[in-house]
Amino acid sequence: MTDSEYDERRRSIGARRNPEAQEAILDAAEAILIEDGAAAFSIEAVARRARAGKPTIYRWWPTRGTLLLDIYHRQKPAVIHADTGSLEEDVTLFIERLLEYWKGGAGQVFRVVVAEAQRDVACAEALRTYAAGRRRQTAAMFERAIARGEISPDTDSLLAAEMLAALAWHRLLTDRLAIDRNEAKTVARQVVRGLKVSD
Amino acid sequence: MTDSEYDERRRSIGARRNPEAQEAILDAAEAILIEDGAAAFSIEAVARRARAGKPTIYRWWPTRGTLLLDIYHRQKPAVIHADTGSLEEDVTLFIERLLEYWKGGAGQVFRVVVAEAQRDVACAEALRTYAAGRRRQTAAMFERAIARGEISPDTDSLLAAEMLAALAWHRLLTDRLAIDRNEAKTVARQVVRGLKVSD
DNA sequence: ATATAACGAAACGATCCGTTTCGTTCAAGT
DNA sequence: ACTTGAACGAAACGGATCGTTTCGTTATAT
Repeated sequence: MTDSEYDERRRSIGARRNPEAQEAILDAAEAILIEDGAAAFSIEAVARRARAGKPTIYRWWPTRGTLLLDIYHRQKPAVIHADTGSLEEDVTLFIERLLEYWKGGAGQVFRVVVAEAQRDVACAEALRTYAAGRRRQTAAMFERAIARGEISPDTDSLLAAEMLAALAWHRLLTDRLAIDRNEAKTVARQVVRGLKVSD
Repeated sequence: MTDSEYDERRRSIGARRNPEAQEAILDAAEAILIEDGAAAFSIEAVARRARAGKPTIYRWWPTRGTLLLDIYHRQKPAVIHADTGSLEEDVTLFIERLLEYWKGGAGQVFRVVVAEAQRDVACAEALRTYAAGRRRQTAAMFERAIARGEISPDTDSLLAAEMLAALAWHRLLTDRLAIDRNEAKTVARQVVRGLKVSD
């Protein structure tokens, strides 16, 4: 839930009091996911840990998916995208930083979001929208390289960005987040060389 | 469950009668997944539809994950890997065929397997092993291209194979299996060009 | 001070979990 | 052909979670 959505919902319900209950719930939900794992995540467990009532949770998050997405959004996003002037270096850093970021709690949360999206269409739609936004950010990396004349101007930057993200998802979902700099460099070299102006 | 594992389990239990009950359960489970979706998939629902007792199901599949993997394994695997003599064409066909294959039931099942693997470590391990095997098959495509001198001999063929599979997973998990030949070709061109011998 | 509405707590019927019990039904061994 | 044994279907078990409803309580806005 974004800030504006939050305010809008708060207004529409006419919530007068909502001080830190919201945050306590998110704190509890996040802690359960990270400490006890996805299998232990239930609305009842969250309510117990947050000392909140279930109706309060359901008032603000109608489905599991919305709560999970809120937890993920609340994670402090790491600085993922670099702008070093070299696409190959940018891509290397992107892969390294994303996997590193996912090692710390956020990955655990995101895994569950992806899993939930496979059985909740609303969650799937929200995830698709979120992923598309991130893809545009990553694509900007390639756009800059095009502007620099580093790669071919007819590059499908969104597709290139998706291939990077897809690799990261695949590592996350198969629990293989560890990556050394050499492997990240290999990925970057291979992807970037495929886009170079060929003449 | 593989055939040998099946026989082994059958022997170890001393099953005398087990004719088509097994298949009826798998049929029912598959039908529920495909017709009613992942949210409707429960052992009770499978037992009801198969007119089987829950203990029978639990006897053969101790966890949801093992049952789900059996269902996926039972799907007739499409002919995915081609050997046209051109790596770019092989890769194009691989992407096209895999996404096409996943459109028909198998994808729905595989999505649930991946989701289940996020909360069941045994299922995760089985999926990792299965995926690694498929990856080796796909890597053979690149090995052939190396043998033909089509791409650089120091190519990391397993990594290249994983990037293709990762893209397919990403499409599957975000419910975007539709792909036209042009897009598949773009993927193939980009990947293959990145591996070409550079001189 | 009073009205208002979110809140926590508890209980609801429902579903599913994984297991246990029990009578039945086949297929093997004698 | 008869007996034995084991898998089977059906039913019920206690437990957990679902999403909802009810009911005092509590804090805030007027």
